[in-house]
Amino acid sequence: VSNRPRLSVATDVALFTIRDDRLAVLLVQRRSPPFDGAWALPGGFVEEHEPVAEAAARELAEETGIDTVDGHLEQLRTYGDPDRDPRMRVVSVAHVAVAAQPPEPKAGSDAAGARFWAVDDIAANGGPGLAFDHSRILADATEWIRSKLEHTLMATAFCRPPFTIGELRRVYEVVWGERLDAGNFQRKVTGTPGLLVPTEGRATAGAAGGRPAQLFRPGPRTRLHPPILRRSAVDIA
Amino acid sequence: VSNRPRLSVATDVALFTIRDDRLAVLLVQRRSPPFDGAWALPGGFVEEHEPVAEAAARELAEETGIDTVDGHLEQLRTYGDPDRDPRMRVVSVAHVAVAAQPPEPKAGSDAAGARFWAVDDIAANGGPGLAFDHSRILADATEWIRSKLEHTLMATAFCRPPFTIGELRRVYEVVWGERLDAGNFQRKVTGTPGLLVPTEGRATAGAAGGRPAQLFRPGPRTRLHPPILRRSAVDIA
DNA sequence: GCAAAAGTGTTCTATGTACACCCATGT
DNA sequence: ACATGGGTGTACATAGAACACTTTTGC
Repeated sequence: VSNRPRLSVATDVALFTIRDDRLAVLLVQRRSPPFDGAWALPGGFVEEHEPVAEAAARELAEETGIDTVDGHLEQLRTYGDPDRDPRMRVVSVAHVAVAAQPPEPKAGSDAAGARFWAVDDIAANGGPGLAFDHSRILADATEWIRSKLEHTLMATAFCRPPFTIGELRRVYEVVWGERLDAGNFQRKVTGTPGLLVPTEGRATAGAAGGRPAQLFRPGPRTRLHPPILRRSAVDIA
Repeated sequence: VSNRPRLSVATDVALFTIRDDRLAVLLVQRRSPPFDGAWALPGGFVEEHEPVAEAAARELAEETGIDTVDGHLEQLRTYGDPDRDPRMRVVSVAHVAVAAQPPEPKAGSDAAGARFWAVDDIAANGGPGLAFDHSRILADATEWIRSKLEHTLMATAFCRPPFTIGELRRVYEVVWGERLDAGNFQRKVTGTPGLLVPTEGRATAGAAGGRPAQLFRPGPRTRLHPPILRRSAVDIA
């Protein structure tokens, strides 16, 4: 029980939200080598007696000032390539989190900055290259959240309750980058009982007018049967 | 970079195969505390400079004598509860593997035994209780493999090529525990090109006769569009 | 001939999509 | 009045399930 190899275990978190009608992820700017000045997913080392998910939430709060108490935090997968950190062996358990309307991030003492980046801008020309293998992690996390919307109502995590079905539909449209038929979407999410529970009152109409919508909160069920499939996923067939 | 907490990182492997028309998983019997005499998933500690997946394959071979060179080995998820091992903090990266027709397992020096157990018998009365949190891991692994068959042709990993479509269908029926319509299944897996490539020759008819079937090998594509859904999954709707 | 498995054809039903249409509000 | 988003109704196309039916083998 004594001479077992002992490795560093870390967590990285991809915290998604929607900013200016675009899917965005929270990044921190490093201010020490390696990758000094580069942007990276927030994260850090797991303490000796700390649950892994708790470490993810703690590091997120320390480095960006954003709490995930209300948001979802789920494990994505573990990245264990021996060379992924040039300094030493670090096995990282990556997580995905979602926040509805997070406050402005504040860079912690270790970081030179912290801000949300539109996911599409990160890989694009002029976007920041990410440190370590975080480009890979972010790509996996993005595909994960897109796919998750197909089978669950996790989209509600992007909305502060109470919310309207129109707001929920806009989450899908932003995350997937495609338009959905409003009427059909309405039926799909209201069809299975327990997904959404109606709330007293109605939303006020937008600046452009329109009929005030029914307000909802997330219900006890989250699984979508049948799933709502992306066009892009269907097209592969 | 120096005083980072260092934890033990382990892997556990759920190696599935089909024995006697039942879904079976490979277990080893412990012969030292804790859980002395109990059955557990094969696994062990990740070495300092070793990729995680490699550690899983190595430990599997050391403890059971079964190589996974031909079979699939994929990461499932990571279990990091601080109390999951009573001795010390161990974070375990669980994997799922599939073997077509593995040789008889041979218990390694650390183990009192190694054998395949029908998955249904493990949780049942008279079945062995599993050590650590391996019941949970096995439950997750079982659901994972069942769900994987819906969206991919991973079922081919249970068959030694060349195989017939009937053999492939029997994999689905055993893993899911439900009957599938032979004709519809045939069309589903042959409908998308690239999933299965026909091979020279035909299978010999079984003892009970029957028309000899076309032989196939796994093709370059593995994704099923549209998916083949279980009844049990549909029923939840 | 009979049983059994492979493979094809066909019908029926369910479900998703597209789109028309009314409702309720702001300007 | 008109634009805008909410919500409902409906017709059409399509995909999957159920099942009949032919083919090819062993006994």
